[in-house]
Amino acid sequence: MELRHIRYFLAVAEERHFTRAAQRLGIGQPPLSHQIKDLEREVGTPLFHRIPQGAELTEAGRAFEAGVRQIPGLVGEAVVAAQRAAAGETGRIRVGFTGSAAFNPRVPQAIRIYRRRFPDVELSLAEHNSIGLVEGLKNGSLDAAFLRPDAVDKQGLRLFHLADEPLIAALASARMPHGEPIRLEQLAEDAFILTPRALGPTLFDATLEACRRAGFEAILGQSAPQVASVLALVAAELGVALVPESMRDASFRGVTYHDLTGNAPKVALALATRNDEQAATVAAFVAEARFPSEAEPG
Amino acid sequence: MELRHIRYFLAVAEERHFTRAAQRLGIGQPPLSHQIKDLEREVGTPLFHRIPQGAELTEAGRAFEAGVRQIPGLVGEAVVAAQRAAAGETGRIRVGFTGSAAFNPRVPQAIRIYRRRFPDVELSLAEHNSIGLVEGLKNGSLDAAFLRPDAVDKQGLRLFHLADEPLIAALASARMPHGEPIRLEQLAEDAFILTPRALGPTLFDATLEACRRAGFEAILGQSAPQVASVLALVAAELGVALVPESMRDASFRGVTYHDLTGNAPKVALALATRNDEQAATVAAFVAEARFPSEAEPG
DNA sequence: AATCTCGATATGTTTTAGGTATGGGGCGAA
DNA sequence: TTCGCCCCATACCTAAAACATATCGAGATT
Repeated sequence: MELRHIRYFLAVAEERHFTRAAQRLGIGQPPLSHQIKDLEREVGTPLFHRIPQGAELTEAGRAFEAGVRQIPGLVGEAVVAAQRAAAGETGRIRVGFTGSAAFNPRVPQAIRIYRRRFPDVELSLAEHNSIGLVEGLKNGSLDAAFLRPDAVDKQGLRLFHLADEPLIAALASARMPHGEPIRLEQLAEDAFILTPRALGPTLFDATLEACRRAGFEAILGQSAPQVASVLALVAAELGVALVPESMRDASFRGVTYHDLTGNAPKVALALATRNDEQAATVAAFVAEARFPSEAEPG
Repeated sequence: MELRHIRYFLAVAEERHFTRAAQRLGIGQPPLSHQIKDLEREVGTPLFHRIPQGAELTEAGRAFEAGVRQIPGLVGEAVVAAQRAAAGETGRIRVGFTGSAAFNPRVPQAIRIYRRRFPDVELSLAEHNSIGLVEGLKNGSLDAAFLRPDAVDKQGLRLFHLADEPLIAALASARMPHGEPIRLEQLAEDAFILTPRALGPTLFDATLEACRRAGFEAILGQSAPQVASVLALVAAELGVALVPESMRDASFRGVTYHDLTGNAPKVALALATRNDEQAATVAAFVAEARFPSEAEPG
């Protein structure tokens, strides 16, 4: 049995007339009669009473109709669902981000607007360090990741550059007035709080390189796994830290931020995907992150 | 799109492998690839990622699968439903009966056993006079009817003879000892309670003919629309009545039944259907009424 | 580097859907 | 009652398409 038989059967059942049903189907009456007969042979029983005025359903025909009536609609819905999924309007996307990337306003904004434009896409978020993000992309547990790209393994990944952020100094509040710029050399005697290089090499390398360019070798203090804990250690006066500028929006009790004078070191913010990524959901997400749409409603 | 495309798609989706799916489907791999490609062209998007190990669903493919997975099962169920309906195991049957026929034990027994054997057939019952039953059969509002056939219009109907019942006399209790036989001539001076001939001619004609054969012309008393009301009038001592023997099982306060001596008049009990009836439910019902199955369980 | 696996492509054959012409039965009008 | 119309079934033919066989090419594995 094929969908054709079902469509033809339903047409005859509705028209109660072979000739009219054939016209509606755009075929001749003889092939329609033939197909219905094939169907009846396969089901094993007549589905129509042929009467002089046309045809009417047998009891078996009524039972069959009740069973197959919805099928053409189901097929159509399945096609539409597939097309919507292909257009990235349904499905899912798993997005990762590093602790520091989450504070750049472009990251939450991209997520917010994407969810608004594609409300039927199931979006899940996960915070990891850079190494974990790259691993997640490669093993398929993540589809896209906001990260600091400079020092990660780019093999098999596609990186979309989103922003360059100057680093700023995070000091314990007692050190100097809030907001006042600072020269990096002033921190030559301070311990630097850093995340372990194995977890997130970019900020680690950028900090040491900046100090080197300022004429001194940074003193390494405590290490902390995430940006938030770095700031906690700074607040506890265990040392100082260089953080991306966007961290300024996240005020942290006991920590003051200070621009670095001179040409401040910069770290990049990028969005990474697998370079063989094909999902339309991911493509749409990348597009939104790279080229934010005009404005958010409301 | 045809069911073939859906079946092939589901096979590949399940096997994640074109060649294995083709083997399972009993066709070659090239035509399977071709059909899947046709389907993808019609849907407008790829449904599988071709990978060196076989194939895996795209997001669109997953959405499509969710929509069509149930369809082959639905088709199978529809076929089974049609076959069951053709076998008379589902559907409906509308059975009518006259007031007097309902008291013959074969009638309720046939209905009871039929319902037990075909519990999924919707059976509706309606009591009418003979004229109403015949009209119901002819206009399609009834499928079968238990009635007294002798004097009805048999045009377009098929009658199955079930029983010949002797008539017995129904008298007011005061008249004579319960159960004692009576000669019809003893009722020559009594008024006969009858249903109007226009509603049920058989018992009417049988009664008058019996009296005529016994040598007198029956005196017509009150008329009553149904057997039960006839007995009520008898109990009220407004006259006597001849009723089918099976009425004896329905004792009625104030009425005694008496066999008629000599060769008692008889009325037939029959089951009527349209003579162009084709429904399997009706055929099964007729079979059960004509040839009762062995015994009722329990 | 060689081989193996797996899907895609090319080509021919066979099945089958659909078109055209015609037959046959039943109903209604004359 | 007969003629004519309506409707589905049958017969036959054509054209499309499903499937088989043979082969290719890409990618992975050894």
